[in-house]
Amino acid sequence: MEQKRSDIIANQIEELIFDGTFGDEYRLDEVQLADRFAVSRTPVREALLRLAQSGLVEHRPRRGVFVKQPGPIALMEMFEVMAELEATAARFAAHRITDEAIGELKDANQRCNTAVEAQDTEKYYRENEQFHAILYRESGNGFLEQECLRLQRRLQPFRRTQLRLRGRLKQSMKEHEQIVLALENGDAVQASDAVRAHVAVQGEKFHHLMASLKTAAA
Amino acid sequence: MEQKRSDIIANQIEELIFDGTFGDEYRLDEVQLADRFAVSRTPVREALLRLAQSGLVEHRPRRGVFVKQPGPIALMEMFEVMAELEATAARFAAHRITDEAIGELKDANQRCNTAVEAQDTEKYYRENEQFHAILYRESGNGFLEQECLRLQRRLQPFRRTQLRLRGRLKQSMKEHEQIVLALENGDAVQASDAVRAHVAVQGEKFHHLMASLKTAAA
DNA sequence: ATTCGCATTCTTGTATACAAGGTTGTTGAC
DNA sequence: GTCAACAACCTTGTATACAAGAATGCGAAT
Repeated sequence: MEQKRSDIIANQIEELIFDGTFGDEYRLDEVQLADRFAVSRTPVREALLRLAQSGLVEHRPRRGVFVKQPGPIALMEMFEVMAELEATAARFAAHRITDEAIGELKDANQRCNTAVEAQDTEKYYRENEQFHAILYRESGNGFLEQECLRLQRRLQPFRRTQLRLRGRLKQSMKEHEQIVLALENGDAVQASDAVRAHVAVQGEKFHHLMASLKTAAA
Repeated sequence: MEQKRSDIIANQIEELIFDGTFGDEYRLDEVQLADRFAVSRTPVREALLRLAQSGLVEHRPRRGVFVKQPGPIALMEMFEVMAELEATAARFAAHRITDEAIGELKDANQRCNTAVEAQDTEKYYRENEQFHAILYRESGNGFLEQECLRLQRRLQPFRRTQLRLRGRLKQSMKEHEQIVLALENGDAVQASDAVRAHVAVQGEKFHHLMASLKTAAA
């Protein structure tokens, strides 16, 4: 067995929360989930514990665990922190990055570009993630890298939504190129600022998107 | 019951790891721990899962869980990230902080001072933590606050060691005052820089301490 | 004597049984 | 008709039983 069943289950439940099958405040019933995944309550409980730790669900003692979708404020806060973490990674990377890694970034960017032209948002999304992952790695700080990846994963579904906005992809590509340029020049301040803006704008776009949905619904 | 037994056990095990009872690479036997805490394996397993999530122990499938003390490099990396997170909190706080909170910081500082003069390192330690906690809160970003508290908690035992260095306490106090001053002036850059330096120096001091211990042992 | 193979044993991972607290619905009194 | 108290049920939390993989030790063969 490559991994425990509870890990697999945790990922599956995560997916179900992300895609909206389990909405906000939905109570995750242990026996129901155990039934769904054809296992006993034990691995389900372990999975739920993991999700509670990562903040995706809330654990109310003797009551159960409930889906805790972040509200617009929490989301903005998370994007704000993400922007700062990535900006830090970029600042560190500006001093430490190798020519080879610059090449990797350019390659990833290239793949992003082809995805944009093929209108393959799914592919763009993956390659975009890859681009950022390289940046984290090149910060030269393994702990920072892990923290960035963790938060990236957490924000994944919301970033996804936001990318569908018209014209955002092309703009995003330009920003990537600016980031690479700053890194190439070893300009820590510019790299940092470019990355911060690039990430922060996603939070803002998301916010606008939410607001427009809200007014449309009202 | 105010909290689950697994939570209590997790904290106890954490404590035992922090105070060195369980050294690096020590295997945490489930039945042994269950015996020690007079419970069944179930809550112990849940506690170990939590510790694995927080990175304090490593979980090797079908092998067991092992204490994973961070090495000097990992520790430096963590302090580096902590410095950046706190610097960010300070930058945000410089714009958002209230007069009342400034007063709270000054009070906390005052209590630190009395602790220093009473040579009560334990008290100094607690009050120092409080000072930083106020800073996190005043960032106005709840998510950032939580992340800071999490990392603060993780680095707690190492910070503690470092504070014992001669003259560090007085120096640390001066830095606190500079931080408050910068915040009072609403100077985001200076507040941010002061906090970054204040935290980063802890990592460096710790590094020196480790190095001296190493050469002494050799 | 050393090493390979097999079997025993020990530990983790999962399922089930039991305990304890929480929820809900019904019944009776006002 | 409404509200409160009680009881039955349901869910979580914990303990124990069972299954399966990994470590270990013994023995045989080279």
